[in-house]
Amino acid sequence: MIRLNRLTDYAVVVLTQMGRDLDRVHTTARLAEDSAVPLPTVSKLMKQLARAGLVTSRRGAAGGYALSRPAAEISVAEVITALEGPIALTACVDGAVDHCDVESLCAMRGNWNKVNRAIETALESVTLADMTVSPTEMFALPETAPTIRKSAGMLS
Amino acid sequence: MIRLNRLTDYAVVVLTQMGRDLDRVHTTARLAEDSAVPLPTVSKLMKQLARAGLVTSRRGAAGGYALSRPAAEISVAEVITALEGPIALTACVDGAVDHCDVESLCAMRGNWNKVNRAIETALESVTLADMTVSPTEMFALPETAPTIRKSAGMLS
DNA sequence: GATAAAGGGTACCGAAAAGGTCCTCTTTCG
DNA sequence: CGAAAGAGGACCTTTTCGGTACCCTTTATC
Repeated sequence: MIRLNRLTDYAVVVLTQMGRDLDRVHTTARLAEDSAVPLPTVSKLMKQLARAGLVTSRRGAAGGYALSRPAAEISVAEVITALEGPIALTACVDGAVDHCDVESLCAMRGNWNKVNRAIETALESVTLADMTVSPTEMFALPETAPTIRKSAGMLS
Repeated sequence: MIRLNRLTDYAVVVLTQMGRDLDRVHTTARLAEDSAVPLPTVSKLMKQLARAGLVTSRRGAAGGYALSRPAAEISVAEVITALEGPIALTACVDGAVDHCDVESLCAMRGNWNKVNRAIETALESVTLADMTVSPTEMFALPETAPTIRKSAGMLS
């Protein structure tokens, strides 16, 4: 299974909650309480999200966090990217620079990238605002976007 | 980042190699040599893939593995599913029945499923045959080939 | 039929990452 | 000034992943 970190899952939950009232500044304590995510973890999350620019922070007393943009303008892809780095299935292995001596392995990299892009597109099409809606009312996800047409999408 | 196991990555490489000549039976030793993946690992992989029905095994002397279907009919999604279970970003935690007491968390489950399905669709549309790159096409690839990504095993 | 080649299954280990906690410093409102 | 809140690390613990080894079963071939 393609695993999404639990932290990322939490982040989406917390951010979604923040999206309910944009104007307010939310303290980590409050967010933790509302989302049932442990406070230190929320704190850690928000720091990362702030660094990525998804939320703005206000220090000092009466400080807190707020979404930097309306929820409808923040995609799930952005959240994932902020917490886990660029969206990409691994093609080549770790730091090992020389690991690409295997031709067959590297030859496929371009194709993986196609797949990556498809997934990225799928994730970009879902915003935090979409996550707040109940499943039933949620609009039908554009099935077209993520679909890769074999002829055009892949090599041929 | 959405991480794809290195094992899954290997599997695709190995299976793709097998797809080059369908009729032949490939021994794990040979596959390991060709793909530069450690032999015991290849063995482990093939066992799982055989159980999933993606490859057929022939035991005994002169035995080995062969694709159960043409490469063009095996999707990347199937490979991933065989090795990592159903494709799904974690929404609610595994078996834990009680973890869903947080309303806001569960309300989003349906939405995550939408995302999951989109990704699944994307992966299903790519077959092993698509992953096979001929040398000429490979060189036609833009910047992708020479660039080495330091990130490990990331899926998207 | 004996032998050797090859897959089948399982158990185990080490390393790495993920999830979480804690502590201290800095900022800012009142 | 003092309290509230974020910033930034350091640290630990648990799980998972990748990899290895061992032994059993099957089956061509001689």
